[in-house]
Amino acid sequence: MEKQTVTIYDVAREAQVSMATVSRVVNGNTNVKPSTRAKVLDVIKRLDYRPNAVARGLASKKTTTVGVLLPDITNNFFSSLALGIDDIASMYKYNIILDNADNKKESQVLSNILAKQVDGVIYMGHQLSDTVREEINRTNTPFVLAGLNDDRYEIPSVNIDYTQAFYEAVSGLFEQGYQNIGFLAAKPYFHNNLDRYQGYLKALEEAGKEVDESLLFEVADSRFKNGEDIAQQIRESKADGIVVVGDELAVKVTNHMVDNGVKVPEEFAVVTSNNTALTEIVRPSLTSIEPPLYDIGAVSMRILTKLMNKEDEIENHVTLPHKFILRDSTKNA
Amino acid sequence: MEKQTVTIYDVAREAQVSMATVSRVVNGNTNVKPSTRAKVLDVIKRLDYRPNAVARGLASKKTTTVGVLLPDITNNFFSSLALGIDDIASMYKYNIILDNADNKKESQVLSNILAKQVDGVIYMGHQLSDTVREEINRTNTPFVLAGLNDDRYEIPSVNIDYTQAFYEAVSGLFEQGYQNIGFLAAKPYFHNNLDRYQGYLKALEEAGKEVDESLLFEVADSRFKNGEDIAQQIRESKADGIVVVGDELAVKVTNHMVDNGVKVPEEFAVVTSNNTALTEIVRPSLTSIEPPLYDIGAVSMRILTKLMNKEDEIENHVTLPHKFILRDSTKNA
DNA sequence: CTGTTAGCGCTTTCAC
DNA sequence: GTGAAAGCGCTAACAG
Repeated sequence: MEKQTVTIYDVAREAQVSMATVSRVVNGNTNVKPSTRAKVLDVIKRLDYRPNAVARGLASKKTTTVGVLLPDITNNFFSSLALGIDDIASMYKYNIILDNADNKKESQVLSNILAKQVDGVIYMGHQLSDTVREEINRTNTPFVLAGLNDDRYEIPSVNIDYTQAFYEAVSGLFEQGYQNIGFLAAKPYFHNNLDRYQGYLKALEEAGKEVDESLLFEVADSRFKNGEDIAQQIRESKADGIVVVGDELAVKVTNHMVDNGVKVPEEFAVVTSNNTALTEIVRPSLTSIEPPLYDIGAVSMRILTKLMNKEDEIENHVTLPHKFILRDSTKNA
Repeated sequence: MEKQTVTIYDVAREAQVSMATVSRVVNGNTNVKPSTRAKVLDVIKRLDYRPNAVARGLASKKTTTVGVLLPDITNNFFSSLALGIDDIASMYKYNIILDNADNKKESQVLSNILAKQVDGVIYMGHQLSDTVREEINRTNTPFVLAGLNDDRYEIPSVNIDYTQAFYEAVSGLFEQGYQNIGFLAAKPYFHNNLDRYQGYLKALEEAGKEVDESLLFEVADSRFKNGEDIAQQIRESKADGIVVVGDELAVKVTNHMVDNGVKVPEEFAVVTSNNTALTEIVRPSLTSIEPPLYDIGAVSMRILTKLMNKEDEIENHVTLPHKFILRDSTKNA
């Protein structure tokens, strides 16, 4: 028995109509007499006919498939975005080709996904490299960046105002009486994706403070496992509070403090940035910026659908509102 | 400018060979004179030719794409499996069509993914419904279940020995002196996916205890959010320890106990089942069964590649070894 | 409202 | 070692 035995031709023959008519019925074209439509539908069901999406894609030059690239599917930040993307995608009948691009050559992955003739792609990551930007500009396939800014303002993207959010976070800590607020992030947030860091700087400036290099903590990778050593550095620094890019990292720092007898929030404050479920799991629970993760994904996908349909008046750069959730890792006075 | 302007035909003309030769070069066929190969390769690079995977799929009846179905991408258990799947898939040059099947009609999703002509699919979930089993049996597309057992032993699957793992977990608690061990799980684990529960029963039997209905706690859904109310029920029951299917649930219970003054592990023990990162985040950290999540995904994908290649001697039902990680939520005496 | 006819871009015999 | 030609299963004009 062969895979995909029954084709549109079989249905046509069986229903005594042309392939074109079957195609019309399958595609919901209205110009079909109800009675013949019924006849065709009946045969389709009887033969268990399932249109071959590959053939359809070749003929129509549309695959109803979008590529989704992310660096780490096990990171809740990205998987939350992905959930929003997936929901909207399936609402619009698109499938998702998922690529966990971590450790692989991104341009290779991109090229591969474009070869699959996806109708569009959503890109997530900690930064936008030049090679990726070039690929994006070279192709006609629409792209949307989810949770990542294009500082040149060329590629459509959906984000919150990270600068403002971090400004608020740091200012808030100063108001609560903390004096030496550190900034902890993975490398890209110090070198390629600066909006969060700029919010930190802005708050310092407003508080009349100088940037203190010893309060800047950089890790290679935001994964949970890399947090332990940096946590110790932080504890041994003069910081009495920290804002962190990435909840896993923030959790690691918090646990390290508590495990070593540092009182949070009395002696040390932690503010994190993504409000994933982790923030409510740790004790003390973590005060956090709340970006609408699911919505960022959902809106990105929505914009992509518009781009793919070549609609006019597409809002290319969306900034979604964020909130700030006070929990037990700050004094909140 | 059109999407995908340059075709195999353009390359053929430019290199003054036939399409067939270009095809051979692209596909690494050895029967090509080195000099013409070089010439073709050169043109390919110059024209930036990228083979159209859709056309290729139609002609060859292979898409080098596999479907991956899971109920919740933000659940670390599933995303860990997915990571293993993705790694092996890309190692074998397969792409993944990801479908978060939660809340959608599964057979619909399945049908849709089969229409895309995937070469195989990996199915994850809390249970295997009859409709899904029927679809699987009806198609010729190979399936592998990852982290899910087929109790009829028909569909290939990769798992650990859940019965044994839970037996060990519960026995261990009895040995440590706990008396009334509860079992907490989402509904399917009481009705459709019984191997874990059977391990619990076996330990009870061996300890000469009767099943006590008041120690069986069932929730509709294993997501974190559903844990609070059940946690309270558990605290008010006579249980002095519990084994939990799902780390998010276990965390919720643990936090509830601690937040309400119950001492863990002195007065109450918790053992969880997936050893995701959460287990190390909570305080106290959680003793857990350790299924090799990444490997379950990886092995599933590996088996699927064999199935897709119609290899012989495929091990259809793999049981991977598990470990048991002692942490601070049990006495470990 | 329905049928005919070209392709979509590639793989794959089959010859030479 | 290379080319010609026939599809893969479907969509999309174009007729009628």
